[in-house]
Amino acid sequence: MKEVHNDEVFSILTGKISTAINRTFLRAFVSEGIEITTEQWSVLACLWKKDKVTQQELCDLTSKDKPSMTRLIDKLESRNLVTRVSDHNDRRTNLIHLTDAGNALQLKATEIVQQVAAKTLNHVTEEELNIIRSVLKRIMENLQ
Amino acid sequence: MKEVHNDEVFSILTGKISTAINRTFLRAFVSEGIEITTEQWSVLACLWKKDKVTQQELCDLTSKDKPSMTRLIDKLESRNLVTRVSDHNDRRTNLIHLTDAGNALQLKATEIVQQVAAKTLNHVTEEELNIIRSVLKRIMENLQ
DNA sequence: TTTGTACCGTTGTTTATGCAACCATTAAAT
DNA sequence: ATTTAATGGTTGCATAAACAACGGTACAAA
Repeated sequence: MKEVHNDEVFSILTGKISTAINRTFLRAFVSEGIEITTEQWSVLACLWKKDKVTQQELCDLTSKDKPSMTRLIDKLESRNLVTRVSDHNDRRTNLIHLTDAGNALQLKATEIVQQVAAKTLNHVTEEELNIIRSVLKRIMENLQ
Repeated sequence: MKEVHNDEVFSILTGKISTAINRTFLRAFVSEGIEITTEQWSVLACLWKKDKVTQQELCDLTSKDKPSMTRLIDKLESRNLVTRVSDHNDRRTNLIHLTDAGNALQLKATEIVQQVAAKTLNHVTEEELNIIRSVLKRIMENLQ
């Protein structure tokens, strides 16, 4: 069995890295006057790619559970960035629609994300990134 | 500027990986009858290495802020796993002491963590792990 | 000695996760 | 056709993070 040493790999387990990244993103959004959290951004990012999807689809795309999604969309709706539209074909489902305000955020938010990501990945080579992509994929499979 | 593609690397940014890992740890602890969260474990793990340290030291070790640590220690104290002992030399600080119950958890908890970590890192080579260690270190530096 | 400053820890507020339990609607089974 | 599942979404409760603001203690400078 592979032994986990108390080093940087532990930082993944303890969430040290992800909370640090999360913090950095949040501060970047705030300092640029965009009043959304990283989690809200992750939902918006899905919608910018494909609008008018069900909450369940957003759950699958973001790996969040249904209650989390309900509340995230509550917040997004209260900020007038999305609206819930009941599906006429299946009245159990809501289709989440971006509002004009929600669409308007895309350009600036994407720019900020690119900047923070670039800063975060400074001095990391494309080759290393590819290895990380591959390993993270395996990790996600291991966690199924 | 390095472009961030919407792929596995994004999963770090959105916290997808870390919440999945976190979930897995929590379930493992619960299913083994250990009633602590991953975050509480991360504090205990520090104390198992070095006992009787200040809250601030625990903050630095875990990269959590002071309010988070106050509340984590509140929980650990209410579960009788640690106690706050006021430092006689400097009455501003608490020294956090493991209780017998807190010490008793070490063996089993460590075993569970090793098991989950091994499952998580299945099919990941030692060489890849070294690259990840190195990259994560750089990422943490970039985030300072 | 008093004032200023730095440090340690706590509390309040908002946001988010996990899980269980629930309601409404649809689809399947008999 | 009625009962039984399965699915989509919501609510309740416990836990945790970020940030701001606060009180208490220590120490240095005036």
